[in-house]
This record gives sequence, structure tokens and C-alpha cells, in this order.
Amino acid sequence: MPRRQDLPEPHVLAPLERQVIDFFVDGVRVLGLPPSLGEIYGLLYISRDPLSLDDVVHTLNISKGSASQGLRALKGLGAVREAITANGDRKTYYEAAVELKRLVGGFIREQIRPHLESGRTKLADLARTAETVSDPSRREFLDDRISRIDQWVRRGGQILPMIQKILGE
Amino acid sequence: MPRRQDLPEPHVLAPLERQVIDFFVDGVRVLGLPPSLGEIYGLLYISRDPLSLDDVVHTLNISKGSASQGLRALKGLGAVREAITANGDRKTYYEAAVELKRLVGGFIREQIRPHLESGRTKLADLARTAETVSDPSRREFLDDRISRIDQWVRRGGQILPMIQKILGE
DNA sequence: ATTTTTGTTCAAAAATGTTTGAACTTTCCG
DNA sequence: CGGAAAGTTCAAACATTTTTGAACAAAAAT
Repeated sequence: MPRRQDLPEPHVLAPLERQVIDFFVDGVRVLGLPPSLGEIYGLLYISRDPLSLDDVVHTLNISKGSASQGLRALKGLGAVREAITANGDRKTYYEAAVELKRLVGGFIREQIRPHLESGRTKLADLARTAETVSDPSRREFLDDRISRIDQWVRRGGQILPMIQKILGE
Repeated sequence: MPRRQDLPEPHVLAPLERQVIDFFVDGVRVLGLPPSLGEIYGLLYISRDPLSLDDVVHTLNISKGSASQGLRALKGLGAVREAITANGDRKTYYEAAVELKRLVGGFIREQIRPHLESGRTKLADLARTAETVSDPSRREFLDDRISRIDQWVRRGGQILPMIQKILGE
């Protein structure tokens, strides 16, 4: 019974596919993510059918380790999901999530919110440290600067839902 | 004086200043910028008076090269400006720009817009390549995926001015 | 006109981040 | 059970980015 994984095709990427993948490699670089994530996402994005980890490894010529870690990270970002595997196949197949809303949401949740969170914590520490400054003139200056950062963090927290709303329609 | 070469004694930073600097080091990492930019900006941000390149070098204990390049990059981002130099002094002094509007605007202009721009170009190339695909079914799929990316890029271009507007008040 | 001060440049070193691959675990199947 | 297939882990190899520092240039002071 011939199955997917029995086909020993070298699977050379067409120029178009390569172009799409490169597009996403550049895209994820802007977001500060490793190139392999861009490659994998790009490949899935331009594949009509879901692909297995093995498909990814062979098509992109990357290691199993990279593919495994990359797929996990993309799942975590909500950029890739497991496709429902219909037949009695024990591989899991992956497909790209293509809704901008989901992509942006995942990125904000995983990459931005945690930093905003820790920023808030550090800021609170900072304010506490500043309270121990005795010189009133210096103290006034510090209070201004710290409250300014506070304003920035606050604005950041406000604007994220707006971005999600605008991109999510 | 028996000092090690002409290496200057590093100025010791108060804990508060160190905390602020670290805050910005983390901040710029999120933006994909080198730590030295965060250090320099943080130092200027928490300094009441403008500082010279030499001040930056000695206080942060970084090389002159790093300080020079870092200050240039920060100027390019609009995050730092040259202060009006008191007469009789030929050093130039730098101060942090603290308006969120300016910071965000500079970052978008320098780091985001260029990528959006090149994204548009690559996308146009892609669309041209896709036109050569003959299989109608495959072609239909590709057209959908490509127009979807086009939509993303378009949305990105629309949302940037909104962000600037919201943060710029 | 020489030296000192101020700052820039860039090749190489150091630091950091990414990918690999071999060993390992888990699950399925006979 | 034992073996094979699928997937994970992580230390080391590799790649990229950042920082350094010595050489250089410009300009002011001596």
C-alpha cells in the first residue's frame, strides 16, 4: 500500500515556493524570530496539503531537530496547527494558520505581553528605589522620568488590544 | 601616577541608574536593537545633564567605537539629540529624546517602513511568478495565498499611521 | 608645525543565537 | 515481548551579530 512517506521523491522546491519561503524568512527576521521558523511557516503557507515533520525535513533540507523545535514554536505562536489526520496514519500533519488576527494575536501574546509584564515589574522596583533618594531636586527629576516610562508602558498596554481589534476584523 | 595604561577609571553607577539602564537594555532587545543602544539611551535618559561621548565611554565602561556607533544609531532613530554646546567647549553633548511620539516615529521610519517597502517589492515579484503557473487549480490556490499576503502588507501600511497618531498625542 | 583633543572607521575578537545530529523516549504494531 | 516509526532533547558545531581597540582623520590648541 503506497503511502506518502514511501515516495522517495527528492522534492525540489519550485522557484515560486522558494520565493514565498524567502519572503517569510525575511518576515520573521523583522519579528526577531529564527529563520527556520520562517522557512517552515512559508513552506506550510504555500502547501495546499498539510505536511508531516518528515516532509518539512526533506523539503527544506533541515535537521529533524530544527523541524521539531520550529514546529513547536510555531504551534505556540498559533501560526501552525495540527491537521486532523483522517486515515490510520500515526504521523501528525501540520498546516499554516492564515488568519492575520490569529498570527498577530499569537505574536502579541507570546512575544510582547511577557515583556510588557516584566517591564511593569521592573518599573515598580524602580519606583521603589527612587523613593530612597533624598535630594529633593534629583528626586523630582527621577520622579518625572519614571512616571514618563510608566506612561509609555501604560500606552503600550492600551494599544495592543486596539491593534488586535483593527487587524482582527 | 601608577595607573594601568591610560585606561580611565570607570565611574561607578548608582543602583538606580543601573536599574534604569537595564530596563532599557531589555527594552531595546524586544525591538531587535543591540544592548549597547539600550545602555547608552538609558544612561542619557536618567542623566539630568547632557553627556559627551567620553562621559558615555567612562560611565558605561564600553569602547569608544561602541559609543560612537551607538550614538550615531540613536541619533538616526531620533532617540538622542545633540544638546546646544556651551561656548568654549568643543565636545558635543547628547541628551535623550523623551517624547514617545518621537521614539515611536523614529523606530517606525527606520526599522519598519523599509521592511514593509521591500516586502511590497518581493510581493510584486511573487505575483509575477505566479502568473506563469498554468494548472488552474494550483493557480487559484496561489492567487488566494498571495492576495492574502497582499492584504497583510496593506493592513500593516494602514496601521502604522494609526499607531503614531494614538501614541503621538 | 607639532601636539593634543575629539571623534570615526573597520578588521578581528568576543558574545550571542541558531542549527545540527546522535542518543533518547514514546507509541504503535505484529 | 521486540522492533520500527515518530518525535524530542540538548550539547556541541556553526553562523551571525556585536563589541573592541588600534589606526586614522579633522580640528583646535600650544
